[in-house]
Amino acid sequence: MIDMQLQKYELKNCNSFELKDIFDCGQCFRWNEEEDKSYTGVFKGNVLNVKKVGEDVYFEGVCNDDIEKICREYFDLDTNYEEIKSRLSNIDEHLKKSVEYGKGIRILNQDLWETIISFIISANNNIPRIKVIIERMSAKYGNKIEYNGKEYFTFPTINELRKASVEDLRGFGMGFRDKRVHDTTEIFFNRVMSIEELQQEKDVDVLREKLMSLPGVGRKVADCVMLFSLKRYDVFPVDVWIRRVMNELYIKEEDESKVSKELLQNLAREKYGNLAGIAQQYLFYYRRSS
DNA sequence: ACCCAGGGTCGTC
DNA sequence: GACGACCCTGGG
Repeated sequence: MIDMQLQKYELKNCNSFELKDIFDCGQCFRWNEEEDKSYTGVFKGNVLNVKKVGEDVYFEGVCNDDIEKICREYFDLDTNYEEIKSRLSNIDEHLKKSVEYGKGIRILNQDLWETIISFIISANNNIPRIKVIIERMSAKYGNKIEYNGKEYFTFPTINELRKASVEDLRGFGMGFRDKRVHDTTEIFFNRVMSIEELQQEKDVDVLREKLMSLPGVGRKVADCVMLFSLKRYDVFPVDVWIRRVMNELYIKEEDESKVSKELLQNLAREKYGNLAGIAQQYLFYYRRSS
């Protein structure tokens, strides 16, 4: 059992790090803004508050490991976003504008299991509702952590979520996604597939295929999982917003629904190369916010 | 009151 | 490959 203790860590003169951009760009569902404009979230069994003052970032939280180590990994602090942004900005004016708008975005390194389940829930759903469902699920099946006089709940592990019946899941407001979440959980519980084997798989196509064999995981969810929890910055998840913005910027088809996913993926690979996933995030955030 | 959309996926034709 | 259904909730 690991000691849970309050820890602090600060980062001076941090560039490419804006709380709003990171937490509201659509990659995560469990971070909420506080009255003082800081954000508090739960991830990988930790509760963390992040505050930015000037160019300095202050982390404080109840952590199950060294807070600096946790933050370096989760916030992708060893990746040079200044360089990524400059490479993307040079591609064209559209990307330049998107990068300027979302200049503080970082792709979080999220928990693989949590990301799989969260994005199964995201299918044909909206973000506020996705967040509510995940909170209810965590409150019922996760572990309680107290921080700053409030109660927080970790995202349920495979073994914890396994206790939920399809009806229990439906009760959280999941709708038709209940069976998908339940059946995917069973697959991991019975070790038909394992988190470790997914983490170790190097071939992006094999990995995608494995993910897509899970109930509720199609191409888009698989790509989000790879981008948001496996550092596959080269994959390009195509959703309604990306289809919309790509069509507006490059294709200009009258009926955007007629633009095929394949065309968009090829276009993204040509234009953005191995940074397509990060480009997707800037474009998504820019288009959805304006 | 009714219709439509929301970070899609699945079964069917 | 295209097409419609799908839980549910909020907004027009």
